Amino acid sequence: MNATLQIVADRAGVSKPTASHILSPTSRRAGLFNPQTRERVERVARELGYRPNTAARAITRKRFDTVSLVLGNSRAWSSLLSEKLLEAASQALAQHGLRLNVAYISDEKLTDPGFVPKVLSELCSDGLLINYNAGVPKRLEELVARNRIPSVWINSKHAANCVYPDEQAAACDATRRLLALGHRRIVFSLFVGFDHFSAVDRFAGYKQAMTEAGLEPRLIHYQDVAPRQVLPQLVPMLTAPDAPTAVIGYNPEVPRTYYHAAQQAGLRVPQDLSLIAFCEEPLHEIDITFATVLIPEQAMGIAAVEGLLKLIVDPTLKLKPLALPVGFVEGETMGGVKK
Amino acid sequence: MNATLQIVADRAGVSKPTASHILSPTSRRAGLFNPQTRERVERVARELGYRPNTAARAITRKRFDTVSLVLGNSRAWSSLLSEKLLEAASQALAQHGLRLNVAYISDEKLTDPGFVPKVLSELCSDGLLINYNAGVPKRLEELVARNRIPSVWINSKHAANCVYPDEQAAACDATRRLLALGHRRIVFSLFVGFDHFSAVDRFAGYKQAMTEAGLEPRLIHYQDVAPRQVLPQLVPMLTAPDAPTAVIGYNPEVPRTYYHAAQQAGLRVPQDLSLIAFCEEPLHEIDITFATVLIPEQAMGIAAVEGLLKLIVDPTLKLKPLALPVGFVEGETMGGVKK
DNA sequence: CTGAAAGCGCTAACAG
DNA sequence: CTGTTAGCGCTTTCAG
Repeated sequence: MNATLQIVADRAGVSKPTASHILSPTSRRAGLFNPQTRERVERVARELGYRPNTAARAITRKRFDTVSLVLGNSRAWSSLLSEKLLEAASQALAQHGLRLNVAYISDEKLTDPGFVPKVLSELCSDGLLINYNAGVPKRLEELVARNRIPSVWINSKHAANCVYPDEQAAACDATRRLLALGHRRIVFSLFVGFDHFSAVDRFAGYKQAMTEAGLEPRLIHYQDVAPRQVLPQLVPMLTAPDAPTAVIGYNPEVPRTYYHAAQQAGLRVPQDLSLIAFCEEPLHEIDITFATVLIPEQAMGIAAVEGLLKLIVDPTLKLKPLALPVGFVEGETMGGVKK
Repeated sequence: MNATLQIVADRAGVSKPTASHILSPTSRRAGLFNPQTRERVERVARELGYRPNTAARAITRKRFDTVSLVLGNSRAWSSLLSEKLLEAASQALAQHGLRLNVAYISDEKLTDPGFVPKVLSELCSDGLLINYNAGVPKRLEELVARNRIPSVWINSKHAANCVYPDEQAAACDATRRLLALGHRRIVFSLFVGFDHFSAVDRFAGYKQAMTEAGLEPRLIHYQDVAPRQVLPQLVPMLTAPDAPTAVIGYNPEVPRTYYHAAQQAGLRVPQDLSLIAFCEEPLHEIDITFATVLIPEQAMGIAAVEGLLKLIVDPTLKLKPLALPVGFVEGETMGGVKK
């Protein structure tokens, strides 16, 4: 059996509350008390290997000191949990003495109107970080709203209490960089659907910059086709008279595929073709590092936690949607356009 | 304020214990009680949006229904947390009504002999899944042993209570497959150190199969050199008279690099060079899928949870180290050797 | 089959 | 500065 506060208090010859106050760093009375008493209690606690019971603490303090990270289990999107985000969120919470627990919700079950995921049907955390990247089920939104638990949506857009990268500004900025280098035939390309807001926003940012420059936006879109199937179609396209001189790829596999296609077409990167990627870290192949728009997974985790902590203090708050600034690295795939 | 069991009981005209038994699926008396009482209680609970307080439950049941996944924060290795493993562990636990919380431990702090990570200094979970892949700090082992909390080590070898892929058997099997195809000049290659047991074991398995076949093992080892730097050295090597006809790569970047090198050397894969990768899913480049030894991250998560659940029931158990069988997919990089 | 009583380990409020 | 008292919400004996 584990030493309880009672035992520590008895052995140290003080009362339970005294021991509690001395051993709880969060207590308002921390720093008070006679140094001798203090030291005695601490010594006894150490000797007995006293470990505070977080459940007992939770019940009296009326908070769990825990936040749940809510995730979907759908194969297609679950991989969108970045470990950087997980770690950043976990550590940001730890700094405030909170723990992080992860709760996967089965997408199939969620369609059943009678089903309520455990993380919502039980009282077990003070707030939710919801990482449903694409296709947030309407039902989940309802459930969360009804539950009234402080929640921050990560990487998806809502009326309030959400955090996401400023995809549009990022894409606009990337496009402008290409324009500044003299590019005119700049293309935006993706091989998946426009399911996620990031696809919509990246394209919008690109369009905005193009329009500002008086140029026609151009989209090369293959819906859910494997890069390998796309490849042979890209090669002739890249050697056509009106071939793009620069490509902004929605996700890592797009610029990778264009890079391969360029090689097959006998084009040099970046001399003949510039490429820009979106990725959480500088994207690279064995022999080249891509110009990359850096999705701030870490910053997103931290910002989400900061917002959530505010909401936990005051659940009536409505946090303004937070669009995070996005980084950029030049890499080796940005070149000036030839006359 | 949230509805408590008391309130539900009052409103349903029953006592607290009755309501408790009816609403706790884990209660021994579940399934008993007058159907009318039962239904009334359940209806009231639903109407009031009753949610059991897991902390209160934890305190009386003397278990937290929570398991902590312990991770290191060192940049080099933290990425070794596979999301598959996380999800598998989380869902396996959920099936038994347990939650998963993640606890990152700062490597730097861990060297301080006075420091005890919170997950160990507080009572907050029933068991630990420890995912320190490489260089498990001795101090962590001590702390865990002293703490006496049920723990399973994931992806590292210990005297007991650990789960890891059977790397040696996997590498041996992969080598035999190449031998069966007629290969003789088979090489094992890695670009990092032998820090992790998987490097040692994969090499050992390879050596075993080679020795069995009466062949000399051959290691191509670049310690902590970027693939890009290795590339130019590989090209002449692959065209030398005694060039390998097959390469087993320690981790994904190795076969990728050899594939590039082969292309630069004008060799065809798999006709001139066969490649085998180790990866948690079939490894592929844009234009090719590699023969891959599949690290069973998911199975490992599930097995770890199964073991841990046993330890939670009986903490005195010493589970035999569990080496998990490893899968294999042929891909497009396995070819017979030419005469 | 149901309820009364006790208590899990801790903290907050108040009194000394 | 320290101790007394009272409970948090739930489950578990144990009587009825």
